[in-house]
Amino acid sequence: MKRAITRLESESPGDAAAKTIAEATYRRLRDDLTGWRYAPGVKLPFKELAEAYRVGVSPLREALSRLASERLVLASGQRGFRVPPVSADEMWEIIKLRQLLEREALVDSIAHGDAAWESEIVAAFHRLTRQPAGASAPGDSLSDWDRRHRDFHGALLGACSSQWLLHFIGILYHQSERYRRLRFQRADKSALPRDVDREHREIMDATLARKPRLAGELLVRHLARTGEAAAAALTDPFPVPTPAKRPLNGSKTRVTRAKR
Amino acid sequence: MKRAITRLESESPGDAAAKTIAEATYRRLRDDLTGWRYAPGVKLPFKELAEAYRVGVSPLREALSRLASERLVLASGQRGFRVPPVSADEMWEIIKLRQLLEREALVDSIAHGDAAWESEIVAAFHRLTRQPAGASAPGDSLSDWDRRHRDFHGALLGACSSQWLLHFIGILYHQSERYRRLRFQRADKSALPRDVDREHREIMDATLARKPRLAGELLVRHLARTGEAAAAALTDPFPVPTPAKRPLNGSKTRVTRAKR
DNA sequence: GAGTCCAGGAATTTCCAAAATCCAGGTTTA
DNA sequence: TAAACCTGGATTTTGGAAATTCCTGGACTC
Repeated sequence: MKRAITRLESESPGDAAAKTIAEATYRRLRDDLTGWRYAPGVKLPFKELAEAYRVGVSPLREALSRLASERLVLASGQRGFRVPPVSADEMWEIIKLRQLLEREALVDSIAHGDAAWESEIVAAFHRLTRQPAGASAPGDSLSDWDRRHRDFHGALLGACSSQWLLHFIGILYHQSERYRRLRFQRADKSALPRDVDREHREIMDATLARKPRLAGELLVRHLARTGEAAAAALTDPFPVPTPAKRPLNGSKTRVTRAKR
Repeated sequence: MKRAITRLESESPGDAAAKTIAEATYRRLRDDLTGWRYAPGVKLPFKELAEAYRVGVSPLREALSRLASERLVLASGQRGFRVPPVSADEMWEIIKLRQLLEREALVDSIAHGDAAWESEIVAAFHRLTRQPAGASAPGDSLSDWDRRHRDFHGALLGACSSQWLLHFIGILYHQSERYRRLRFQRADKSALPRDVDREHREIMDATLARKPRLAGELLVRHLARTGEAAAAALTDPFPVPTPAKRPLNGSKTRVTRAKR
């Protein structure tokens, strides 16, 4: 009998159990948005998206509407949907909120976690570190490492008793992913001198040792480093095509390319 | 030049600037949901809602979808939408999160607030206390006092610099309202011995005195009392028709009643 | 008698075309 | 010249009907 706990993402495998077209389109769009298939500021016209994803306007509209409620797209009046711009200020807003919420959730998770929760963390860490941090596969905008990374952070908080806390953390996680993956838009993938595996291991160790203070502090630092890395990518002029009046510069034609 | 700050609710008057039918339907449904026009657990069939609100299924579906993303309705697969059940556990989840987030936002608001922010708080408090806490008007499910109350709490946090924080607080506020207004479903409106105006005044005074610690603590206590009042209403058996297999007991027919 | 399977009916989801709205460009006017 | 005003085309939004899915009740089998 499993615990009635929602993970960061309910679907465990690739795209299991998308009961409805709107749901499937929502997930595809979400992954493509966080994976920078569309540049910030560009318009997302119904016609092009509908034929790109091979769906009608109704499920597409529902998908966009849901994404707007999570601020992964911007909905303006009767003027359609746009990709939100990026800004360092907003990025730090998101990081600071994640620090506040995820620390709280981790402390709660440590207080409530049982043996099954512990082994889930260990398993997720194992899967994460045994896999190279390869770039995204060309067909899929969400790489295996991204998935494992998400699952590891989800496992840490898996025993948190507050569904609402996890709900908000999930939304912020996707936002954060969007900024984190800005780096991979760059040609050179020179990482900051950072040992992510080690950071994850330290968080895991403190969590399993049931030291909420320490674990929370390590998690907060981990998130801060993530923010710094994203901030570095933000200062680079290349990947941020600050939307001029008409942002249809090359990247818009990519919208029309059918996803096969 | 006004500050670029989103209030708890962007629309200031009754229902100003609902650019689209979907938007207007979303707001009407939201107010009716928090105002207990529909009992917890009942199904919300498209056909009845469509003719009750005099809209087509497309905007209705979008409205319900948005409400589902804020958990004011529950969407299940291809089985339509339901009114979420109530539980004391979830209510305390919401209260505890509000305490965490609103304290943070109030501290930030105090740090950033200017003179215009101060006078907005004073004005909102004045409007709130000069009006009797009358019950909802029969035609409208959101009373004047509710609106003023919402505006006062929004004014307190009006100078908070984090849009995301305010966004989540807004969602939780509607959830909280749903539980708070459970009391008014009861026949007797015997209030707990509680001086709400005084609580509000103390919070305001500490805020304007720029005492973030004290103001935050008072706000946390205020929210705790709100939770206790709702918990009292939850224990009463009457207003919580625990949904049997088919919850079409009288309250369902009220769904069909056109809102005029 | 209990469980499984199958149809009919009801509800939701989706498609598609019509209506409403917005935007760009050109024309007129002060 | 610049601002305001139309007008045509493109885009979004909406209404309603088709398609798909789900639920209920009854018959059939073990």
